[in-house]
Amino acid sequence: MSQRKHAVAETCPVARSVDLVGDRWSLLIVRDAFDGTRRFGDFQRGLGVARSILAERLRRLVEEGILAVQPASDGTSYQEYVLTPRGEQLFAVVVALRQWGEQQLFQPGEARSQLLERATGQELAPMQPRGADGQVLGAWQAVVRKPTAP
Amino acid sequence: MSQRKHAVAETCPVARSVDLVGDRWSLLIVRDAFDGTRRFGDFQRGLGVARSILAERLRRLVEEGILAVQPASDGTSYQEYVLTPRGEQLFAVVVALRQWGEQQLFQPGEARSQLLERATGQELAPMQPRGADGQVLGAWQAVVRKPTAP
DNA sequence: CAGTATCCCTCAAGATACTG
DNA sequence: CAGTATCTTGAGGGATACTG
Repeated sequence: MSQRKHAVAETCPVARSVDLVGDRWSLLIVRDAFDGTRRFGDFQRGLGVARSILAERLRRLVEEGILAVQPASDGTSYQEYVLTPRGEQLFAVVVALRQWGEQQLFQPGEARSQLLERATGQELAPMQPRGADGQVLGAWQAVVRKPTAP
Repeated sequence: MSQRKHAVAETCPVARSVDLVGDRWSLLIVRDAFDGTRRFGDFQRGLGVARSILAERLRRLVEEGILAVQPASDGTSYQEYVLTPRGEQLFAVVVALRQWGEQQLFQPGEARSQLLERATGQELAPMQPRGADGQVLGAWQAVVRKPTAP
């Protein structure tokens, strides 16, 4: 997905975005990153994606400046993947997808992942996206509103 | 994309959304639909997608309740593809992708498609999404804000 | 013009085994 | 544990010809 470019991507920002994160896994990786996931194995288990695919996706997300690599916060010599500012800006996209999925693709009583439980109507329960330092970035809210006046 | 399901899609609304519209073309078709495109040939020329692919995507988007088929508004006996309410709710997703693309993937002076010219900073110029009847749906605005208080 | 029917081909995705 | 290396598969995608 992210390799072969749309012709329209020259001028259309939506197409250009889709070229970068419009594949099966990238946005789910980003979603988990917002959720605090940082390590290879946690992404892998959380998503159920093949290791080779995950490795390639992570590499590309780093290339694109969406994730960055850090030394592990615990003692180990491994790496951690954290959102860059550019990656953090994808929060709006993830929230919009989540909101749409919640409203349109779930039955009222149907089970959904915990983080979404508090969502009600158009107003969305704030997530707690975390920055590279592990700090909560702030209580973002994504609001899509339709003003009264047409 | 839309056929093979993520395992996580059982409970994660983001994954479920990605399963439906997370392929290379669906969101671009929806984007064009917001723009007023309704006819097969116009989608085809606008996107540069293969006819067979476009036909399949349109069919699936109709199946999923994102687009609906209408008799052509001019005299002809052909069909038109218009957004359903469910499809219209995808506006937030398209806007978020557009906003991210604009801010992160374009150089300051770089050319981008006309509809986006007025976008400034976090505040986004309203698009004019049109409903099935051709009426402008209203001056939607998508705002992503970061409140002052963490 | 609006699709459908074929054919072909690439590459994303998965499984598995291997290494530091 | 955190990846890399390899192999295989199949579906997504493109081109083109055909039809009402």
